[in-house]
Amino acid sequence: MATIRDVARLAGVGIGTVSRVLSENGSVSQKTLTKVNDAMVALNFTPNSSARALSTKKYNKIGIWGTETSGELDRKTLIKIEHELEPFNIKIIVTDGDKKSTKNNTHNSPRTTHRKSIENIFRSGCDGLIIWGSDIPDLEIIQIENEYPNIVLLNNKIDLLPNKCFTFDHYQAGYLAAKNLIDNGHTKIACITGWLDVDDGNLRQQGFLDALNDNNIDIPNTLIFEGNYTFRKGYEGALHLLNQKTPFTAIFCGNDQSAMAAISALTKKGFNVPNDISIMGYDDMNIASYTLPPLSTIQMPFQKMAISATRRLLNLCYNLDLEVNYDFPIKLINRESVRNLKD
Amino acid sequence: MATIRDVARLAGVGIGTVSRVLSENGSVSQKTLTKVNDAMVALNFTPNSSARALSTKKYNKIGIWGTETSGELDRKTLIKIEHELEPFNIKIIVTDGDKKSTKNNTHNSPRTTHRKSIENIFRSGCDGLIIWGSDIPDLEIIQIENEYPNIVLLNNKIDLLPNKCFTFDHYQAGYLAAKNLIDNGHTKIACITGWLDVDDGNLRQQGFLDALNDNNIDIPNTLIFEGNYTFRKGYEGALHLLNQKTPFTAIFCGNDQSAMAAISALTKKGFNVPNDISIMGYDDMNIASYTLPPLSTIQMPFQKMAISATRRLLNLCYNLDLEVNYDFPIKLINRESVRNLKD
DNA sequence: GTAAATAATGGAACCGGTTCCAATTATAAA
DNA sequence: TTTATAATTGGAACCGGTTCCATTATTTAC
Repeated sequence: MATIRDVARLAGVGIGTVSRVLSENGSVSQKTLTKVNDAMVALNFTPNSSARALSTKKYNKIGIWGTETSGELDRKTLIKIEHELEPFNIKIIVTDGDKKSTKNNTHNSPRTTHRKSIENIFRSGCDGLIIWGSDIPDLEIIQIENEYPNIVLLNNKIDLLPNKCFTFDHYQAGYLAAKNLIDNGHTKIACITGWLDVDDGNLRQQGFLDALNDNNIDIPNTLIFEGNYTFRKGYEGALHLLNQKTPFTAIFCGNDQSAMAAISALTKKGFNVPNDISIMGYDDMNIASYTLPPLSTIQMPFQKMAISATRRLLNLCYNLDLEVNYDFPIKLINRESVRNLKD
Repeated sequence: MATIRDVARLAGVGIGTVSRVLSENGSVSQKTLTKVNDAMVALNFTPNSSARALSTKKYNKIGIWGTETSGELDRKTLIKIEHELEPFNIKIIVTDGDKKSTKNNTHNSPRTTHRKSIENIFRSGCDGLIIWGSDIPDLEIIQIENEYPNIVLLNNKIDLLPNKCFTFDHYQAGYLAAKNLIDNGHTKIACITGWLDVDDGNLRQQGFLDALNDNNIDIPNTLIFEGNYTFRKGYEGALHLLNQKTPFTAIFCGNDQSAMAAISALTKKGFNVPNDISIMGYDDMNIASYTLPPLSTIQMPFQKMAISATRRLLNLCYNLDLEVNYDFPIKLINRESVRNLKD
C-alpha cells in the first residue's frame, strides 16, 4: 500500500505538498497538482484512514446507539441517515446497548451498562453519536453529554438539552388516538400498552388516559394490559382483555404490531374488527395498510426526524451549518379498523 | 486525554511496559502491573483507537454492505451479528450500496458503483466485510475478493469462493413451496415473484417452476406476476392476477410481505383465503403467524446463517478458529393459508 | 529594474499507539 | 558462589497522515 512518501518521491515533490493536494487546502500550483495526481493514480494511492484520524482527531464516523426497547430504527431510516452523511464521506457505526430489555433486568444489570457501552462506542472511534430511545435516565445522559458533547437524542426529550433532542409529542399522539375513538362514539375502551417505564411509551399512555379523563370516561384496570410492542404481547393482550368479561368496544394499542396481533386474536375468537371491536394502532408502519381491516393509526415522520437529528449531529461534529428542524407533527390516519358507533 | 506516555510517567515505568499491559502480551511483573493499572485508572486512560490501528493495521471493525434489493437484514439479525463480535470488541460499520435498486437503473448507474462503494468502506477502515445479497455480478465479486480477501458473502453463492459463501438452497425452497401446493391438490397455481434478476429471487422461482413442471402442471404467463417483495407489488399483483380471468386456486408469493398484501387484496375483492384461493409465503417473518389467516410459508434460519458468516469473517480477519456452519436447512411451515383441496 | 507582497514548496515534528532489541534483574542449575 | 537461563524492562524507531515554519519562486507595484 502506497503512502504519501511514495507519492511524493514519484512525483518529485515533498510530502507536505502531497498532503496539501490530498486535503485540498493550502495552495498548490497547477503543474504540481497534476504531477501529484498522476503519481497517486499510478500508485493506486489511498490515504490511510487511521493515520489521518490520528493526526486530525476526526474519525469521519458517527455512531448510532440504541436498545431493543427503543422502537423501530429500521433499515429504511438507516439508509436515510446514510444519505445525509454521504456528501461528507462519513460512515456509520451501529451498536446496541443492553441486549436484554431494561424492563426485564432492572435488578441484575445496572443502568451503567448503557453508559459503558456508549463510552465504548466513542472509544472505538467516532466523532459523535445518535442516542436513540429514551431508556437511559436523564441524569445519566447529561453526564454523558458532559464528557462527550457531540451527541444527539432521537425519540427522547430532556429539557436541559434543548437543541439536542428530537422527538414527537407522544403525549399528544396518545391523546389524539383516544380522542379519535371517543369521537367515533366509543366509551368502553381498553388498551394494550407499550413499555411504560420508557418515556416514549409512557407519554402516549398518559395522553390516552388524559383524553379519556377529559371526556369523563372511566377505564378500569382490567382493561389495561401492559404489553411490550411485540406481536406476541399484542395477541396475548387481546385474549387477556376478552377474558376479563368487562365489556369494551375498542382497543388502543401501543404500536401497529401489537394492533395487528390483537386483530388476529380477536378475529380468531370470532369477533369482527371493527364491527364488534375497534382497533387503534400507533406508528403507521407500512404494514398498516395491509392488515385486515387496514389499520387506523397515528403517523409520525420518524425518518424526517432522524434526518434532522443527523444534521444536527453533523453541525456539532464538523462545525457545519445544515438546516435543522425540531418540529415533527403527528397525524391521525383513518383507515378501517375503527367503527363509528354513531352511525 | 491521557496517553501511554502520561501513564508511563505517573507509574514510573517505560512506555513499552505500559503498552505491554495494555495489549496483555509480553511479560510484566505483578508489581509493575498494579502500578500501571493504578496509573491508568488515575488518569482515566483510554487507548487511542486510531493510533493503535495505525501501528497494528487492525481496525477492529467489520463492515456490512448491502443494497435495498438484498432482502431483509433486519435489526434482530444485526444484533445477533453484534453479539458474535462483542467478545472481540469488534464494531460494525454499516453501509448500503446503490441507493436505487439495481433493477430500476441498469442503464444510468453502472454496476461499478457497487465496487466503488465496497472499496470505499474498506478505505474508511475495516478489517473485513460482509457482502449481503446477490446483486453484484460474480466476476466483480471475484475481483473484489482478489484485492480484499477478507470478505464473506451472505445470501449469495459463487462456486469459485466455496468457503466464503453463506446461502440457503433457494431453488429447493421454491420447489418445496410449489410441492406443498401440489400436494394439497392445487393445479391451477399463480405466482407473484420477487426480483428475478437477482439470484436469490430467481432461484426460488426456478424451483417453483420446476416443481410444477415435474408434476405436469402448466403455468400460463398470465399467472406470473413479476413483483419486488414489497407490500405494494403484492397487492397489485393479486389484483392483476384476478383480472386475468385465468382461473387459479393458489398463489405462491416471493416473500411474506407480498403474500400478506396479496391476502389483503384478495379479501378486499371478496375472496376468502384459503377457501377460495390459497396463499403460500416465503421467509417466515414474525408477522406470518399473525396474518389472517396465518401464513403457510418457508422458513429459513437467516440469523443462524448470518452468525456463521460473521464467524467465518472473524476467522479470516483475526486468524481465529471459530466453528462455522455451511448448511442451513429450510423448512416448510404449515399454517392456515393453504387449503387442502383433497378433503 | 527593484522592492515588497504573495504563492508555492520541502520537510521536521507531531499525533499515540506497537514492536523490537539491548540492557538489566531475577531465578534455576551446577 | 558462579554461571546459564529466563523474565522483565526502557525507549528508539516506526506506522502514515497533518501542520507549521523557513525557504524559494513568482507576481505585483512603483
